[in-house]
Amino acid sequence: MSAFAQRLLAWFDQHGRHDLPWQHPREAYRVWLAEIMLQQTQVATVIPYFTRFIARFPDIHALAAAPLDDVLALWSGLGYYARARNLHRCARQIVAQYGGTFPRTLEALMELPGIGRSTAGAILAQAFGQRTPILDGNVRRVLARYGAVPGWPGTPAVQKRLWQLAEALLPDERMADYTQAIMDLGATVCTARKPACVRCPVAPGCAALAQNAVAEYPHPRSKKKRPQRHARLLLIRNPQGQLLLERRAPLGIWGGLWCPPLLGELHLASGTWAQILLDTASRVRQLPPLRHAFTHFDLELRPLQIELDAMPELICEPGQQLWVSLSTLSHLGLPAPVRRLIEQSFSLGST
DNA sequence: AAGACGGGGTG
DNA sequence: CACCCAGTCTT
Repeated sequence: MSAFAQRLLAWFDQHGRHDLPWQHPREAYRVWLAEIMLQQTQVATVIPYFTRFIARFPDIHALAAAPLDDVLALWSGLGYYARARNLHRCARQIVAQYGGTFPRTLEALMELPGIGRSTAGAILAQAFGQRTPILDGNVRRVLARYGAVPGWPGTPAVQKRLWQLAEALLPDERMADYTQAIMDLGATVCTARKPACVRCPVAPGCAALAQNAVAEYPHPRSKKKRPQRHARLLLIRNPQGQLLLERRAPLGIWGGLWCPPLLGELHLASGTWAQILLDTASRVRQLPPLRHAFTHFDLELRPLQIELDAMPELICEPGQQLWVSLSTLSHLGLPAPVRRLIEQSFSLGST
């Protein structure tokens, strides 16, 4: 067994995290759900979502039987909604194809929607104790430093080196603990900024530390500036004070979520109809704009509040548009910034 | 090989 | 504000 793995396991027993909700019990369904939630999302954010999910969907059969809308509603606020759609598809596929039991090979797991190599490795190691590496953001950073691996980890060549290193350092036993340990090390000691090398159990073998160049690894991605985009957000209310929502297309930004009609960028199918409605409306009020940052562009939402004197005819297919009272908003899957803007706009009796 | 895909945390 | 985070999928 590598000295790296030995030192890491000994450190984990003393300083690792042993109380995360998905560790008790450490079974495939819970490990899988946690791994999907933890993609690009931090532990502290995930925990309350994980707890709510398990309470609502205690096993994979419950999840597979649920409507996608219920899953999206519980996911609202976590972002990357393709994860929730894949999660739901994956649950149904595991039930249909494997009778609700997770497959135990890397190849079979990676066939499933939303499960890539790292998530498949995490499930095999944590739930089944198999000797399979993972490579998430924390592990990438730990290994890039430990092996002084040059280059930006986003490139295939660097990825390949890191996977090889991850494989080479695996222990002969205790795979579940080891997998948790290397993530804990990245999260609490080998952090992105101000790493605590004095507390690091594997400092004796760390190549970057030996070069006194820990901060040089991993090499950051080349930076590029984000384009600015903007859109009208139409907060349309009928005479009963209900708000009009429309289901967004399944793919793309906020895919499958409910959202008031948008004009301009990110527009919905009803764009033309909404434009006409806007042109003929009499009571229109501008609300303060909201800025929202995505990974790849900045979005400014410019809300208009529109109070209708009569019910208009809706133009979309049934089930794609919805009048909702403000009090039932919380049960629907809306983008978090949009939800906040609506609550803010209507909270102080500003009708 | 590069881009799409959210939202929250941190210094 | 800039950067980071328990990645995967598509083109």
